[in-house]
Amino acid sequence: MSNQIQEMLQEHDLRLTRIRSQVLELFLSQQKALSQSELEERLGKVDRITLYRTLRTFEEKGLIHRAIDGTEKLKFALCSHHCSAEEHQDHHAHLHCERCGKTICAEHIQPPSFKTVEGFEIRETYLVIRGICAECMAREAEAV
Amino acid sequence: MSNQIQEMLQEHDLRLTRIRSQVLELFLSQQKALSQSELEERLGKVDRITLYRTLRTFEEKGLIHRAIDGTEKLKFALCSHHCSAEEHQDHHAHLHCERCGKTICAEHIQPPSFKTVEGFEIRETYLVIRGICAECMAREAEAV
DNA sequence: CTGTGTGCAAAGGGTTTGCAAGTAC
DNA sequence: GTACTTGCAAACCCTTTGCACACAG
Repeated sequence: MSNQIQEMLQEHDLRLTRIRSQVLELFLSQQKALSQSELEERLGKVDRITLYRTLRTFEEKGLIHRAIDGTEKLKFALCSHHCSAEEHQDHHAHLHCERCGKTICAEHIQPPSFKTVEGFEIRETYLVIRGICAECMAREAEAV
Repeated sequence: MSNQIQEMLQEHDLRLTRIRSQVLELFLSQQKALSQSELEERLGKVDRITLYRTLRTFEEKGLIHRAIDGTEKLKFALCSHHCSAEEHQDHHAHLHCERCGKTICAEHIQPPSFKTVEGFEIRETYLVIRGICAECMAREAEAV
């Protein structure tokens, strides 16, 4: 278990437990948004309920954020900057591949910002960019 | 039952049935995105299963589209232009109020368009604008 | 009359809650 | 030792599927 994981947990006032480090490790290695079911698959036999609670805790403490990708599945991605329990700073677009279903954060793409629209006082803006990822494009080109 | 509803159904090759006109009527009167559970509440006692199938059919035939608003709930909104079974034309932003939970279509706001990003071949772009609607703002101002 | 649509029953998932035992610090 | 975590059981949704009956055209 890496030092990085220990530090991440400490910084967010969380105890170091087996599940928590497993989950963080997976997020760090994958660099993409993961849903509950994807986590279950990849982690092997972990208690599903504990996983739900782990994800909720991580979200509350600012380690991960919800990655909206236009699918029904709720996915989470690692927070890259210094998000805290008080405020998330995940103002970036999400790229979703409609072939393989993966979702990644595009840190460098900011959603357009508005102050008011139709009487709405704007708080946040989400941008989801949907298409086909490079790997899937390559796979299809090959198949032809 | 209005003529408008009859026409809408006919145009999309759908038979006129009680549930279908009830659902359409509700969408027409509300002018906002509705989830399965909201529809159930407002329609009174309708068969839940039939409602699922009605919504799926409407989506397939191009009468309604999914309104992505960043919540876990799947919502649908009326298609305003001439969507068909072949292609949906709902390229507009969705406004979501985080107080009352309502979601409306902002037809005049287009998501930014990209061709390629990080190797992705872009197909569609979703824009969700989240904030507090005029009614909720007014209600809060009053309460103070 | 014919094919489509509806309604009920049952099954299948995913998610949450309560509580006792286990573990980090 | 104490408070936080975990793991199991059970309960609760929400959603889908199968099939017989009803109804629109």
